[in-house]
Amino acid sequence: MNINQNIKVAVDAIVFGYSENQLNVLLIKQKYGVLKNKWALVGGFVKDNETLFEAVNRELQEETGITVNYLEQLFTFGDDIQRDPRGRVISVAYFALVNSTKFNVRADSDAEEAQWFSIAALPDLAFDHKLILETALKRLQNKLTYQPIGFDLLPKEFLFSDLENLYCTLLNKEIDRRNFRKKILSFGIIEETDKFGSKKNGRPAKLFKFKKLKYNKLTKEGFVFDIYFA
Amino acid sequence: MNINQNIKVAVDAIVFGYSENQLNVLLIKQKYGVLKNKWALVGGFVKDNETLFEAVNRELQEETGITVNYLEQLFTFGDDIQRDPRGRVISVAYFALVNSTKFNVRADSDAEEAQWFSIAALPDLAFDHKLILETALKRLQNKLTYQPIGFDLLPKEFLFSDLENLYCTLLNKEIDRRNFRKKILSFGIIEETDKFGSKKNGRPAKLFKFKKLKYNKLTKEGFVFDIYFA
DNA sequence: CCAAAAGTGTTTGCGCTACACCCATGC
DNA sequence: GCATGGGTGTAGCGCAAACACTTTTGG
Repeated sequence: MNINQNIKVAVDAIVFGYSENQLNVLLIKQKYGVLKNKWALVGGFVKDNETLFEAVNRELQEETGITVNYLEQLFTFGDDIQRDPRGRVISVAYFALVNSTKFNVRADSDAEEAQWFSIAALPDLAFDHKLILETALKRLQNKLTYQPIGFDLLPKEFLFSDLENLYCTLLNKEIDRRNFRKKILSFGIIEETDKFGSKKNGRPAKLFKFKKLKYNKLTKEGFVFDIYFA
Repeated sequence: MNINQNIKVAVDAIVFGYSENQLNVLLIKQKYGVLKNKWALVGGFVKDNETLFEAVNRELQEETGITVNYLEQLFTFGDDIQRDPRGRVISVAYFALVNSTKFNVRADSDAEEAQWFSIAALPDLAFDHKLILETALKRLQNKLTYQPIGFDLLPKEFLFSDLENLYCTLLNKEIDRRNFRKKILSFGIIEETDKFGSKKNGRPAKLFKFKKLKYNKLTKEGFVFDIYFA
């Protein structure tokens, strides 16, 4: 191909986790280069013979060893020509969800340091990663209301109160417990188990499961997941 | 930058227009290369010193001379390594809307042939442009229901019946005229003019205008545009 | 017995849905 | 005067919103 172009293509992943009523993001400490010791999203350059999707998965694997529950393309950042001080780089950003309670960050092959940060207390970020993160957060908030992705931030079996808190926390809203429960249960996409989880205090609560297959089936029949708010 | 990467970055635009109750797409006939004489989306390679956004606008200008009413990034296609027979190319696709009635396609500088096609009668498309087009169409259909982008497909002043037909046609739904009108008017984002447009037959109909500024203001105050269907 | 969280029903009001008749114009 | 599309009002019903007390457990 006789096109003369000197633009590099990278992928970045915004990995969200949720624990103790806090939304967290996974960041990596840069070990080399101008931005050494700054924190950045998981990511790196795409190889010539891998798809974008393979590239993100590889980076996630190499840099953190994590397995994500949900992954989708978010946006491609290429409108700031100088977003990377090393040269012209565009970044295809992906948006990932993890049940982070089961996940221990590992310092891996590339031996960078990976760490969870509460989005309430973020460090300075390298490149335009703050912008990317804000974009991802908006997407998360929107998507929560029309797709059942909240479940991907919770353990397989979860308490209703945790689901409720997740929605309250991420959307900054107060929700009526009774109406919320009624609404979610009316969808018929979660199932009561016979197990109980426990908080420190109070009456023990049933554990619930998200029925993904049922959800997929209903979706094909025209069902639309949707949570409104007062 | 000592990264060895041989991936080219292109942009493509899916330009939708609407006339005579038909959704149309703007395509370009390829003049050179393996895909000579095949039809393709407007697009081309990004230059080193221009943003992605500038690149799409430049290509739109160069290849068609068109001015679009709406332009947003759609998706980045890079999961088929062989989507371009000339080598590894990823394409950042954009989604554009035009009031096509006022627009006459011009064969321009690059002297390729530009032409509107009804999406009901598309020719074979080059590359993975069929996939891109389908993605764009879904986005259009979704977005119509929660953002007032239908107006960007109509003239500045339009008939209510045209707006209604646009929704019916693009969403393949039947809509009750009275309820549709009531709903739209209740938003307070369109304005009656004192002019009349005319179809061939029947009683003349008032022309309406979309009040974009009012919409923006309302949006800041929490208003959400939303059209449901039976 | 007290504190803490879980679990549960009913009433009210708003908004979507369904539905049919008259009006203005051109020919 | 007839054909064609434009313009309008209402009644019922379903669903979301608002709202408070009882239950179970641990200490």
